[in-house]
Amino acid sequence: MKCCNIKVEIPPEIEKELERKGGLEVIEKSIPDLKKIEGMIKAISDEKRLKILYGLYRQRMCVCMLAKIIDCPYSKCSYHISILKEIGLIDGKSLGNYIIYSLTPLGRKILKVIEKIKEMMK
Amino acid sequence: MKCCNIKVEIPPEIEKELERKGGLEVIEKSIPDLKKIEGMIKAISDEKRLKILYGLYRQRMCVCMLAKIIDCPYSKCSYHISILKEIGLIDGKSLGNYIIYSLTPLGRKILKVIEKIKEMMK
DNA sequence: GAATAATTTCAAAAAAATTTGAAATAGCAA
DNA sequence: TTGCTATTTCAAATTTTTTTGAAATTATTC
Repeated sequence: MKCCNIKVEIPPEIEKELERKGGLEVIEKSIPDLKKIEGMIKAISDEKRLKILYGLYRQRMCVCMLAKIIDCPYSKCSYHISILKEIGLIDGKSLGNYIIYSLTPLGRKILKVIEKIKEMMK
Repeated sequence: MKCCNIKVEIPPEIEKELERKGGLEVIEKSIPDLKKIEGMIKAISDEKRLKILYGLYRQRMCVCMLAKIIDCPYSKCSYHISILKEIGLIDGKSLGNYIIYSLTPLGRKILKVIEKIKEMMK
């Protein structure tokens, strides 16, 4: 059994099921491209970034408030902000010397989904 | 402005909004514990693991089939399988020499959520 | 029980993500 | 202009995750 230049040996029971579906190749082809969604899920796969999203759900905030919420230095906070901004979950607008971050509509939708997952896991 | 032993300076406009909500501390406390969900999201934050989930949605499979689908050696495939199993998205049962993996009910639900996110991102 | 096949485990190597602190930017105010 | 504040950027250090290939495990067959 070699892999990557690939030969697949399957138990007959499964083989039958598989044939009914047109074989493994058909299944392989049915799997959509997942690169983009991988990026989104990665962006929300960090506790600090989740905290930022939850915080912004309650209140738009400047960086120093977010830094307080995730209890870390500015540069670190900024790093996490940039990831969320990049993927379109939050955006910021200048207010004098400050930059005020808010959830985007997409950010709000994603937060609902996150809540849903939380429910599922109970 | 120091951080981590923290002093927060806020624009007055935001300060007002914040006070109406009871201050930053109240918001902080409203943020739920996110460790557990972070684990779940991390588990699905990888393209190979997403492929495994999508593949198993169509057909239960042994490791060699999954290895073909994500095009990698057994040991690597096994590593990703173990992460999905650990968090309860898939499980495996022995069939002779083989181990046949399937989605759990939770796995199926999560896959629906992933599809939903995909829709959102279009 | 030896030989074989499917899968997992392990430890080391490699790659990716995060953290750090210092320096750069940009806006405001005197 | 100068100085101050909020924020970002950068490169280096650290940590976490993933990959690798070899060895161990488990079940099956002869």
